[in-house]
Amino acid sequence: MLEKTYEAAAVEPRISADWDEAGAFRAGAGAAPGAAPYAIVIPPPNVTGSLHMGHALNNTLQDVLVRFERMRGKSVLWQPGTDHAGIATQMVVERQMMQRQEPGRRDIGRAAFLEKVWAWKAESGGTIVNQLKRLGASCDWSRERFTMDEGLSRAVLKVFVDLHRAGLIYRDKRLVNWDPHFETAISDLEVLQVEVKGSYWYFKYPVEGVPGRFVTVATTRPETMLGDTAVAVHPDDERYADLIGKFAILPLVGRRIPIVADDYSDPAKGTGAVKITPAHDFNDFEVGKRHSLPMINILDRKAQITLVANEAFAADIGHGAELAGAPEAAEGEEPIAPVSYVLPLAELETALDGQDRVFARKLVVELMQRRGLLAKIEPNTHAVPHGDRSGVVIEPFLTDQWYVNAYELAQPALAAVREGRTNFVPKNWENTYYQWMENIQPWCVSRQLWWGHQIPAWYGPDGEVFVALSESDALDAAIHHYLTRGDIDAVRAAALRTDGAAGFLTRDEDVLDTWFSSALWPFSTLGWPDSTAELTRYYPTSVLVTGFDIIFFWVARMMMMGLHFMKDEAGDPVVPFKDVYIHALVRDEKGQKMSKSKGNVIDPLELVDEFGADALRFTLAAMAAQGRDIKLAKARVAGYRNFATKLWNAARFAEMNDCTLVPGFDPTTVTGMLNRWITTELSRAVVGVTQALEAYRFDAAAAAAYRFVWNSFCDWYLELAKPIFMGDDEALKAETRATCAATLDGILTLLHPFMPFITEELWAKTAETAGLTRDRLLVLTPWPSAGATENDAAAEIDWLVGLITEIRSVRSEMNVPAAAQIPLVLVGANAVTRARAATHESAILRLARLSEIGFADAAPGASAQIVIGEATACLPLEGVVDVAAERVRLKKEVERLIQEIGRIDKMFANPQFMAKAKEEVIEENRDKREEYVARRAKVEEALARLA
RNA sequence: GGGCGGUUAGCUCAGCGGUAGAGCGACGGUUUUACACGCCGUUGGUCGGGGGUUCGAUCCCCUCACCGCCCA
Repeated sequence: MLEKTYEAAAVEPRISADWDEAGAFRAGAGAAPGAAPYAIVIPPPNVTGSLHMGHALNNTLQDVLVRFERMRGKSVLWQPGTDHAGIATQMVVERQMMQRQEPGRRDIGRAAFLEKVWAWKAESGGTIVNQLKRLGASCDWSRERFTMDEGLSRAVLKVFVDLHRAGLIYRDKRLVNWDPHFETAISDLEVLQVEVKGSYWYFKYPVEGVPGRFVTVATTRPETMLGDTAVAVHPDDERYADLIGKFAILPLVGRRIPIVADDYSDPAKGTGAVKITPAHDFNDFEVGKRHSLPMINILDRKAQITLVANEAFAADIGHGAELAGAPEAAEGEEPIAPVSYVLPLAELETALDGQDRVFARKLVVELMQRRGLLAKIEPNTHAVPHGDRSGVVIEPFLTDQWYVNAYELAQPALAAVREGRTNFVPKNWENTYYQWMENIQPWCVSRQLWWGHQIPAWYGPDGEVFVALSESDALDAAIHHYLTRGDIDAVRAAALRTDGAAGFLTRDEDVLDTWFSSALWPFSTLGWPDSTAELTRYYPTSVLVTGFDIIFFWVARMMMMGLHFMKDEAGDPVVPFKDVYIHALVRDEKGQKMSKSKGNVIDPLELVDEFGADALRFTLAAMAAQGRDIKLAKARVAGYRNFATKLWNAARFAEMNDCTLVPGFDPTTVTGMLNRWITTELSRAVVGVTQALEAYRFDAAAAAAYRFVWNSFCDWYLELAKPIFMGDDEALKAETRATCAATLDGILTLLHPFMPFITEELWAKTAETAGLTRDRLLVLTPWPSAGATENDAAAEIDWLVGLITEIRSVRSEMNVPAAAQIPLVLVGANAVTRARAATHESAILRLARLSEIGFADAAPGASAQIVIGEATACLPLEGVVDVAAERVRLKKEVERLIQEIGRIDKMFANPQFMAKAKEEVIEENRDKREEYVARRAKVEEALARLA
């Protein structure tokens, strides 16, 4: 006997263990030999992460697909794993070391630190994986991968070396986004633009050789003026036309900087003249390149001003020492003595060297102000780049880094989507993909971190770089290089071969961007660069399921790498996935993005604890409509928990009525109307759910299943079956029991992808009560196929449902007490109706709370009357029914019918409609009109009887 | 500034050429062979505004307004 209520918390771990024991999630589990493959690689969560709502949604959808396809007999692989999250992990471990008051990373050195990271990973790195298991994610956990695994690291090495050899990876000195907190380069995608209230400072720069003439520039970053190497004005800007080609003297510093004409300067912004700091601004960098300006870096790795021993800074300064100025004195005050515009280098160094950006800004403004060179300050709100991990202001910073030629790799990736080899669902995300891919920038892949894949590049004594799979390969290459050039002789070469590279070659300290290894995920996890059976079977994968914010991070990069490295027999590039399903963002119920700082985060595991994993999963699937974010309210989860309970209770009811499974039972052979009807409805539900899932319409699939289970099976089938169970038609009873059990079985399979736990539990329990053993777990049971649909059964049950509903409605409107049993008289019933009424008599009596059903040619007086088909159902309510109220009710209905008929008549009267409308639409309306007219006549008759 | 999306019942959302549906809520009723996390019934909408295409527009096009996101 099933317990009174379903206890998710008790059942879920047990079911998980059953799946695990059966190896149900193993690649290809349950599939016939030669079955079509279906593969999904999990978007690897960050190893430091813990499950948030986005993960819950993402993985629920993947699991729904994977379980669905597994039941459909495909050879399924859902490849799980995590990525090593360079910055985040290093941060976590360093914080832990600090809390334990251990020596810092730099104190213990790289090797010892990495040991600590691995120790941390062993201890805490499995958190999110365990949380995914609680959700019911049916990944092949035996194949779990980590981007720092030996195998995946080999893939990374090979990709780096190959791309370098192909000229697609190179070293370059460019501006990068520099995170001064972590002291590393980061990608533009890891930079968040934050609106900040700041100011525009207007600085006057004296023009060389034109006494009293200034060019005024506006800046949001005064401290960077120390690195200015030009002033740019628009070539068409007449205000400055005479200055082009002249020089300005950079105040404080005394550098001669050219005034150049460049389109970048916007005449409408600020003063129309803009200071150019090529080493500290991306736009200025471009301007600098166009005009061959020097690039003067005035910041160090921590974004502190660095002037001491800064050769670039100190070159060619000290001009304009004769210039001086002071702010205008206020009315009636002593004039202020002029101060020289230019400070001696030593003074500048003392004041600014080693200072942080905030201090330097204040001081520079003050120094300018003191010289009368601060024209004005204007409040200004502008976007300031922040590191998404560190939260600090990012500096454009001039460094040597490794770059991937993303432009080159993007071309096949663009073509693959344009040609439909990879499809985005919903399609409009392709625009986002195109836009980014078409404007793609070189991808900076080096990071100044320790945790990650160390770049396989070694430098010779003269800085020559050797990229190779191993140190010994690099050494071979180096020896060859230096021998050929004559830098070393054969003796030295031989010595190097014996002694090794140490002391001769130095390995690049940097590691690769985490996303570099994630980009290889769809094939590295399958065993590449080895050619494995998995790679052959499961690449290309079927679909990538992810959020739109990840299109750039992975989708794009996986496409680039997949197409470059994976080729078919003909040597043509193969996409990493055929479909990319982009799902929504989960927000709170007010539509706010969930964030820790807002405190509106809903922990999915708390919801699992409270309502069960099935309820959460069903909620997320049901709300996953394409093209709209999910506003998650707890009440919604509670609602679907109720649905799980409903299912449980339906199963209990079935059990109480001995609806046990009959081996070999064929639902297509049933003869009872009710049984034929539910069989048909189940078939329709199967088609609905299947088609919806095939189209990634998770919401529609969930709705179709929900509607069938609750509104067809529970509300009507079980209710209508009650009188059969209580009756004495033993044959019908037996058939109904078998059908009920079979339908419930169908429901369990249909719901399994959404609610795996409760369905698996009921799958076991229903067999147990039947004294049967299932030959497999539900998770590996074939997906139901659609059977026949029987329209006559549908017509009969629809009639029955209509009759009962109408009677209930009238009773309620007429205020008939719920407990009162009243008689029903069918007037003008034809043979079909009489037969139906006879067949379902006990059901009608029961569900409409009637005492008896009679037939008559004329309606009894003072009855409420319901037109149903050709007949009129009368409820004689002498003394109970309010005749006036009943008349009003009927009149209302007549009016409604007249309106409907009128609407159709208007359409028919329109020759244009008759000429142009589709034939089936005309036919449809003709039928409708006929129905309305007949019904109107009946209702009017009923009305007449009350007169 | 460029792009994408949204605006439908009190709330959350479906529908997307033949004048509207669900869940939740509200209201009223209800211990009937499962289920009060239930059952029965009721209420509730000029489908953001304007214009156009069409025999016909919530649905297609244009435009305006407001909201949200991405990119610069």
